[in-house]
Amino acid sequence: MNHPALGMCLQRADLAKATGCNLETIRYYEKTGLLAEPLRSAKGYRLYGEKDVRRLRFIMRARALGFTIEEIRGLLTLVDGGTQTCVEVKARTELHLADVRAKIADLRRIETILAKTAAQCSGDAVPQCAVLEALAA
Amino acid sequence: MNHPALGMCLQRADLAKATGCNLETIRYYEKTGLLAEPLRSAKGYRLYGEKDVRRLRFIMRARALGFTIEEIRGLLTLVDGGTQTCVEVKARTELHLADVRAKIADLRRIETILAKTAAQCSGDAVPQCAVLEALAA
DNA sequence: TCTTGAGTCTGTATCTACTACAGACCTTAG
DNA sequence: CTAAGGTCTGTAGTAGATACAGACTCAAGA
Repeated sequence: MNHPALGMCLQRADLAKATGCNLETIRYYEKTGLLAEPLRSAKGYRLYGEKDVRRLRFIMRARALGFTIEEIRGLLTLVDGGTQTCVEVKARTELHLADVRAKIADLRRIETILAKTAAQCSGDAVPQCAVLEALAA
Repeated sequence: MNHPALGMCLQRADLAKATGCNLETIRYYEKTGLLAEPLRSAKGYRLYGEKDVRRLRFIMRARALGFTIEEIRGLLTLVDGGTQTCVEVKARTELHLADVRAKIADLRRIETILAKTAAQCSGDAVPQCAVLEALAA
């Protein structure tokens, strides 16, 4: 049975499969307000349509790019409000970009240290270990 | 008052200050078993010494390098056991290094996408936005 | 028609790594 | 002696999910 407002009718598991999202995560996004309360069948089953698939994909993609739930909420209200001034979105993206770059820089430092200490480690069954000494220092 | 087994006597706040660790985090590390139960004063106050400072520094340094609590527990049992075969430690470090490198690669991809989409964004007060479109796609 | 297995519902617990707070005690300076 | 601050304990909260229990529903096969 298809619902007039939905075009197609997906249950929760169908939406999960269509997007690759975890089943329970859908309910979680609903609880936190990223996804609106969906239509329900007579017996209370959640019913989703095309729009929900697109919205959930948007959320998942943004999460994969490291946006937090709150940042995504912000982006979505811009979308929902229709007042996509682009200026705002661009500003937020660039803020987030700076964040990502800082994280990369951090990890690079870590990588260098780990690689260096691991290289100094003989790998023999010796009571001294360069890694442990580096951590203790 | 100094305790014979300690050399010097630090209370919790002193240990926090000496290491830069958050006050409550010390208790957390104790609860999770990374730090042993410390000596206590007559009235039940925790008393720490040089060894505790060193151990906590080790933990903090490892955390800063992205080791999880469980990984650190593993490193510490190697240390505590005295059976620092080095082989083991080296293997764990290299495993962790691979992990860090994977994270860097992920973030690099994210960086590229964010930078590209932000650049495509006009920044004008226009209803279309390259970032939002990229996320929706 | 009955049954059985799978899907769905809700609420709640779990996870990591902390951080924060309440309320009771203790210590120390003025 | 009092007041401010430190310490103690247990517990709750954070992000971002994930998992599970127990009740309900649905569809297919015997």
